[in-house]
This record gives sequence, C-alpha cells and structure tokens, in this order.
Amino acid sequence: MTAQGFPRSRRLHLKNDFKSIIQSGHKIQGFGLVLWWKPAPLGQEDVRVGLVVSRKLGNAVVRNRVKRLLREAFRLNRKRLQSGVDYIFSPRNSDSLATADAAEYALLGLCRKAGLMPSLSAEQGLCGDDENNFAE
RNA sequence: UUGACGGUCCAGAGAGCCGCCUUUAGCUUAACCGCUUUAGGAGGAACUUCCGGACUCCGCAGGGAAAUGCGCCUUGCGAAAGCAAGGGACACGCGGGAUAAAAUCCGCGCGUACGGAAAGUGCCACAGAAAACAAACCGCCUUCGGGCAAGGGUGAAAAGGUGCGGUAAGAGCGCACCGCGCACAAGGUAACGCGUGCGGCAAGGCAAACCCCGCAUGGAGCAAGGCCAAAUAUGUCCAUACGUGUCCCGCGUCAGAGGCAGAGUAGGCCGCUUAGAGUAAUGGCUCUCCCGGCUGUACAAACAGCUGACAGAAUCUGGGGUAUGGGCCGUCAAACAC
RNA sequence: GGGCGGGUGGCGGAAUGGCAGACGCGCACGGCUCAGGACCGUGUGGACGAAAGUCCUUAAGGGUUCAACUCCCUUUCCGCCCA
Repeated sequence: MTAQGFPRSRRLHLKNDFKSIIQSGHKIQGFGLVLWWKPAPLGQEDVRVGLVVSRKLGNAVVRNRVKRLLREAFRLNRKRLQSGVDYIFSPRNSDSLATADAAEYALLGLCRKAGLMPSLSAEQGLCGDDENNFAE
C-alpha cells in the first residue's frame, strides 16, 4: 500500500477497544489535546487511531472539521510514529486546532512529549531514514 | 443611493497532487485482506422535533364513555397536516366629514388560537358600602314610618350614555338621539346582514379556568421490527471407561472429548435507499479566475494584502418554525440630483 | 436517530393566576467569649440615589388576562431514557 493511505483497518471503531485503551492505557495532555495510547494486541504491526470529540467543542460542523484536520495530520505523519500502538486523541478546545498546520503541530508536539516518535533521533542524527523505523 | 416588505434564483468555477466512503469489472486468496479499474458521494435549511403520512410491532366483536387536539365563511391545492385567494366580524392606527368636544358615520392601513358566557360550575386579589343575589358607607329627601340611587370616592371592571322634562328627593319614571337585546327580514352559496318593528334595559369579564356544542383521533416507534448466532448454563442422545459378569447383550455409575434441542447474551445480517451507517465517508494542500466585504497606496480608475454566511445526511417523505451570504424583479418610504 | 423532563438570590430549593424570592446553607454586621468555634439577633437580587424612594428582575422573545414564575406559542441552554 502507499505510504500515506489511511484505510479502515487503521482506525479504531469498536467500543471495547476505546474502553480498554482509555481505562488501562497511558495518558498525556498538552497542545489542546489529550492522548491515550497502549501497545496493540499481538500480531499487529500497524498503528491504529481513534478520535473522541466532545459536544462541548462546538456544533457538528466544528466537531467534524477538528476530526478531519486531526485525521489528516495523523495520515501524513503516520510512518513517523511508534508502530504497534493504538492511539486515541481527544481535542479539548477548537481554537488551537483551527488550521491544518496547527493540528499537525499539536499532534506531533504531543507525541514527541510522550516519547512515541522513534524517528526523532534519526532526524536529529545523520539523515532521517524513515524506513528503518518503519521496519521495526 | 439607502432602508423596509413581498416574490424568485444561487449556495463560487476550473485544474494538479495526496487521501476517504459506497460501488462495477478483473487479478490474487481457503477466506478476509491487497492491487488495478468503473460509476456515484450533503442542504435550503440536512438544523429544530412543532404537526402530518408511509412503514413496523402491539392492541382491537359492536356500541358508549374517558382523554387529547382543532374551531368565522366560501373557494382552490393536498392522502393528511397545512398553505393560498377572496369575503365577514372585531380590535388598533391614520385621514376625512360632523360636533363645543367626543361617540356614531365614511375611506385606507395593519392585526386576530375569531364556535358558545340567557346549559351548568368556578374565579375576579388589594382597594371599595357593594364585584353580580344586588346592596346602601358618605350622601339626597322626609309627614321620622320611611323613600332614593343623582353626586362622592375605590377599582381593570360599579348593572346603559348625553340632553330635556319630571319629582319631596330621585329614578328609563317619560321623551329625543346614540348604544343594547329580541323578532321579522331586502340581499348574500355562506359567515354576515341593509332595513323594519318591538322591548325601557334584562344579559360585567375570564373558556390559552373546568366545561358545553361540532369535528377528528387506538398505542408506540427503524434504538420500530425480523433473521442468524459464539461462550456459559440447562435438557437430551451416543460412544468410551468403570462396576455387575467367563464373554456379549442388558442394567447401574463417574467424567464430559462429541452430537442434538429450544431459549438467547456477545457479535453479525436484513430493515437501508442510483450518498448511505461502521467511532459515523463527502477532506487537506497548491495555482488561476469570478463575486462580495475590509484595509492600504490613491480624486478616481487601477493595484496589493487580508477575508468568505448559516450550517453536515443516519428509514423515507409532506409542511410549520428558526439561523444565514448574495443576485434579480416588484411595491412603499426617505435623502440627493435634474 | 427517537422519546421525555427542567431553567427562580452566591448555592440548594418553595411559591391556588393576585405584595416574587418561603425555608435551609452561605455571606456581612452586632451580641456572647480572654480569643476562636458553636449559639443568639439583624440584614442580604441588580441599577440610580446622601436618603426617602424610583426603575428593572423567575433562561430569552411574544401572546391570553385587569393581573403571568404559573396558561399558550416560538427560540435557547441543561439533563434523563430507549440497542
């Protein structure tokens, strides 16, 4: 598959998955976001992502736009994140996620803070060889 | 030109790259997955859930009652809800005429959830003598037995109004005009009602209080409802093992590796859609053009920069209500110019 | 998606259509005490005002009524239920 695709199998969609990740996973906040993450069950190499958007964030148009921007930011940077992990993002306010650039900045910033970006060391090193990290 | 109102239309366009959902065909696979490919992919309000209808399940012999909703008339559209046009009545405003001043009258505009208050019940706080049975605080008159309801004040509302006569004082007690009621009734499909006669005046308001009259309505909702169906528990069948026995059949017991059953949880499918249900797709970036707005350089033209209304389908569908950017047409008003 | 319920001082919560804010908590002041708590008493929606007082106020807007927190309609916010 292409490097930037984002099919259904990369998304969390079962209620039990959400419940287990939020209850027993790790949690970190920052950049107007909350992130829960948890190592995936056995045999899964890919990353999976879920989004939780509260009604307090705004009406349906605002909520849908925030989800699309976060999903796009995740899609473009998926191969830079730690694989074999399930992620759940939940935005806390829509102002800090108003544009695609802001959403990407917030998502990457929070993942770096959580230590879920193994490619960071490679980027800071000689050359950013993403394929190495992806193969792990 | 601006504003208000009414009507009507649109909801930026075209490319490129990366993606998403459904789908056609092919390759691959045990199957899923995956790859290539075909076609399609938000709205006028998708919002609200205020009324309808389809559809599904439940209930139901028939009749009545209850409960709920609606309520001027005619016509048209519609399955219904509802919408439109015209008319009537009432309320308010403006203008005209009349007048000492009003009301009544005429015209125009605007609005109305607009059947019934002489079927019954209830309520009308405070104030006030009295709030619907009429009564009498101050008062007026008096032959001191009583008579009166004009004046006072209260109140949202005080049991017709104004004037003249009348009287002890008064009073529709009498008269004129107005108002009110009843009957008849030109006219009108009807709501209504020109008008005529009668009645001295009874019958205050509230039905978005109970209610009466007329009309309509069974209840719940796609999370409706239907189908398949792990695990576990239950029931049952059968083989094996053990006991009885020399052995087999048979009988009994333990344990469930297995089969079946009905119910049914997790889960899945249908319902479901030429957009379609699953953490729920319809997106991100770049360029060009168009439209509107703001800012700057500017008299203007032109150029540059910034910005893009309300809002996201969830079974389908008809209305009502609300939010909101712009184009065009019409009517009215104001200002400016001629 | 569908079906319901509610919104009243700083907070919890009352209020037949008739003086809005009962009652409790909190807060302020005073009393009691050496002091604090507890207890007792008074006050306590907002604006203007020296005060007297005037005006506004039951989520918002409109309607019915002499009179609306209450009845009716529209909008908005909050909450609950249905697999």
